[in-house]
Amino acid sequence: MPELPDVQVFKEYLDATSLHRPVESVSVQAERVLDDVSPSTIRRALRGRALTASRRHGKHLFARAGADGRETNTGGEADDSAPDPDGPDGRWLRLHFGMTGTLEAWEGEGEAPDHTRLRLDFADGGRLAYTNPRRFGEIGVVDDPDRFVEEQGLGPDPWADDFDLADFRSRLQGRRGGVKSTLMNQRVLAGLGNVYVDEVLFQRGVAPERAVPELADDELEGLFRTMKDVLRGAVEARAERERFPDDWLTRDRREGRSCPRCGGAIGKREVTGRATYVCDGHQR
DNA sequence: TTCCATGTTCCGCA
DNA sequence: TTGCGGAACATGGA
Repeated sequence: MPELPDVQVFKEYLDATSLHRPVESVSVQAERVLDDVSPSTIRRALRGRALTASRRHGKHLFARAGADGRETNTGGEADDSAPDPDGPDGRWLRLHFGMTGTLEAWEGEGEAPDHTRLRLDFADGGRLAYTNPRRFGEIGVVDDPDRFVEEQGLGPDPWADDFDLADFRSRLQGRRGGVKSTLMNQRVLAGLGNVYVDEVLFQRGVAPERAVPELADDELEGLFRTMKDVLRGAVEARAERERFPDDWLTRDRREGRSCPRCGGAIGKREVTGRATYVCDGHQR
């Protein structure tokens, strides 16, 4: 379920398992799952280097292929050094997880998981696999994540500490569409997907079809606060639904279930082409 | 067997 | 330019 919280968890997982370990070999078992780069470009960018830092923007995860294993991971959005693909900083591996992508690390001789599309074997015996059964994801290589974000026209990442209410308001300013489809639009905000946008609207009591221009100021502020809370709570729960609080929609996202907030019935309907779970008892 | 799914993109039409 | 419906992509699970 790779939306912003899931990818943030992948980032933390990559940081914990795979940084600063020299890459000995790279195997790419995918055509469709690649961006516009060849497997040899990916191998060349990674082999003989180490993943030295990671970043995330929206649903995209970037891992820098640095010259050695001792560079400090900068974490958030702060890394802005000039890109030099052949220099010590190297290029960045870019992973998009589509609907079913994930990361899996292991040690030693074990077999790679099913549907592995990219596998890194570290010189010290560590392994990292990017898996994706449905091949909707992308594996790419970029020189500069900031430039990639700009070229893709991605909106700001709402997880960032400096993404505030004023930013949220200005991103929604002038939007005429429904609130659900707008919040899911990666050019408006980068990171919310179908599951978490439903969660935010559910918790805040806002119906998904509501048009953005008719939302009152206090409703926008409420959505902003709830969005921040949902993202934080989901990451704290490692994006595992069964660890979510009992009164979250996503804990048991199922039609006909009784609403944990108001006792109404959870309904399911299509909103701008996406399956949408909603409680009409308290979402207005 | 049929339907559905967490994502993105492209086309056609307002 | 924006927004929406629909289709397409690929594959496993219910």
